[in-house]
Amino acid sequence: MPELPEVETVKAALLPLVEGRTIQHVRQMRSDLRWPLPERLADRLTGRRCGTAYRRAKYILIPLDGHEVLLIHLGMSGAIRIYEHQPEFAKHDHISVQLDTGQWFVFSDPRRFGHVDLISDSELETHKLLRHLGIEPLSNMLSGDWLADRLAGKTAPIKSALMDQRIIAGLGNIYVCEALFKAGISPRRKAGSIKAGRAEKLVRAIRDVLTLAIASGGTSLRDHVQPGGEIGYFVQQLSVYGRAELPCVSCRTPLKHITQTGRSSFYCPNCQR
DNA sequence: CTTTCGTCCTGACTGC
DNA sequence: TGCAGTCAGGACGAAA
Repeated sequence: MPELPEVETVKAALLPLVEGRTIQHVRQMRSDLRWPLPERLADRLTGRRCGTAYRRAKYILIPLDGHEVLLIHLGMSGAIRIYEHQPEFAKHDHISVQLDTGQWFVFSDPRRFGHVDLISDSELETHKLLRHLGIEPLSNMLSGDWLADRLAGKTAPIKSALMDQRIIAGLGNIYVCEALFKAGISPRRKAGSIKAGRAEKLVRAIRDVLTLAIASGGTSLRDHVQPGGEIGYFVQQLSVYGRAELPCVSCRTPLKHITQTGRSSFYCPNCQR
């Protein structure tokens, strides 16, 4: 589920829930997710007042009083659900948080590739999960020239370069495939061969795909703020992802599926060069 | 330095 | 119906 648009959607749902609220109760069901959870996490969260939640790359960050920040990464299978009252415990629920409104949010993650951490403000720049992150794709920093510059000399395929969170932070497998399709660029092309013109087109495609995905996530969010409902999922008209052998939406050529650096890539061999 | 590969987990699905 | 094998939207850290 969680690439940038999905994380953004989850953050958007969490923000009004937690902003200005005090954490009243925390249930922690295990001591580790991907990595060991912070010592005494539940104790340390209880009684803390939440600030304005925000997103960085695929991380959700909730500032707390006392100069600390709650960091949440959903991994591959993580989800956050919101409840009006204390929910029944469900399998794979790992951390449940009750606010002073009586509402709850629950972090659930079957594969446990996700992570939750409590860090100090001063660690925002230096934390091992945050310090190497590249730029936000929806920020003004991303431009065709900037991207072409960062890709210059790279022999890795453009698909892999766009998956690299140290360059652009927040893209994942689906949206990289979709953006490359929209830009007419083959995932197999060497990253270093993307010069100004193509880079400009690619940047526009990345922005368009993400913006559209966030918008549709936002639209469907309404149905999912109901108690017990799940928030944050992707509703996206996918052009290529998961569509191997199906005809290209543009030229009807059968789409191809290949593996690059261990991940699936889908593309149109005719439209993408 | 860059790039690939193994790894952490569970669950859904496919094919025999 | 059961069971083995494969694959999954992530990303670190070791190795080449």
